[in-house]
Amino acid sequence: MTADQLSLTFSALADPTRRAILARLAGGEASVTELAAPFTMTLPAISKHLKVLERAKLISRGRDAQWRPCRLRAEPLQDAEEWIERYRLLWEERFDRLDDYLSEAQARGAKSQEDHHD
Amino acid sequence: MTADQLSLTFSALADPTRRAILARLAGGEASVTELAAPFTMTLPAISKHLKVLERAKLISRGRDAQWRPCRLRAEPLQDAEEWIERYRLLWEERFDRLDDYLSEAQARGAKSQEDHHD
DNA sequence: TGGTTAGTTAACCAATCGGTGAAATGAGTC
DNA sequence: GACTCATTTCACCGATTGGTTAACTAACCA
Repeated sequence: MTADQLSLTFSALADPTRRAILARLAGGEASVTELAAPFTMTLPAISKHLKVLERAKLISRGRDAQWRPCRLRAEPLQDAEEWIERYRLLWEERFDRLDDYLSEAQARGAKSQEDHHD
Repeated sequence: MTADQLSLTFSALADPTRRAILARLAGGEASVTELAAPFTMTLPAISKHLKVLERAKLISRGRDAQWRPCRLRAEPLQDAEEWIERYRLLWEERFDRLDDYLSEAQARGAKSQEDHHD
């Protein structure tokens, strides 16, 4: 079942190693061994992570002699960000409306109870 | 290996069923059977998805007689969004600086070559 | 040509994931 | 108490994931 793009993006981002790789790449292109350096795991493991990132279109890879430089691709990041923002804002809007309702209700309540003094 | 919060969030978001559930919840609270209605899968499957969302703190659940109403929690969404935005912006900045460099370089080039006419 | 450096592929393993059906729990209703 | 509705737990399944070691490919260097 070839997953949809958004699922590919989020599941690629779900691994801390892959997020660290992307964080590194935000600072500029890097080779596979450069990317692998900070980690204790073996090179094939990193190679697999890079394949996941590539399949998610979060990186693209060039060829420079025996090196395969990786670079970040921001487009899927933007799509993921927009998905999150959309539903987060929808939800926060609800609270704003609720706040409005509550302050109104409180105003009404205060008015109707202003002789109770309890 | 209790995964970090960001990994929990992204892997919860990596499933289209769970994203649809969150999308539904952005419109307001709902019970488990209400959430399950649009899907062909069985109720235990939905129950598992909800547990994943709950563990990721993307939803919280109340109790109303035999119903367990779910509501969206926006905080982890915000954290995830901020992570993405941060690295996306870092990367896009790089292109802006590259653009600056290229236009400067072109300006210099045009100046030094202004007698070539090719 | 042979050696070194960079990276990938293949085969394997344990753990997790996303689903199932069947049984158990929990809370109102007759 | 018995019946029903909402939801969870259990035991299982096949597929995927994240890692390993060992072997392979590809490009440069002497």
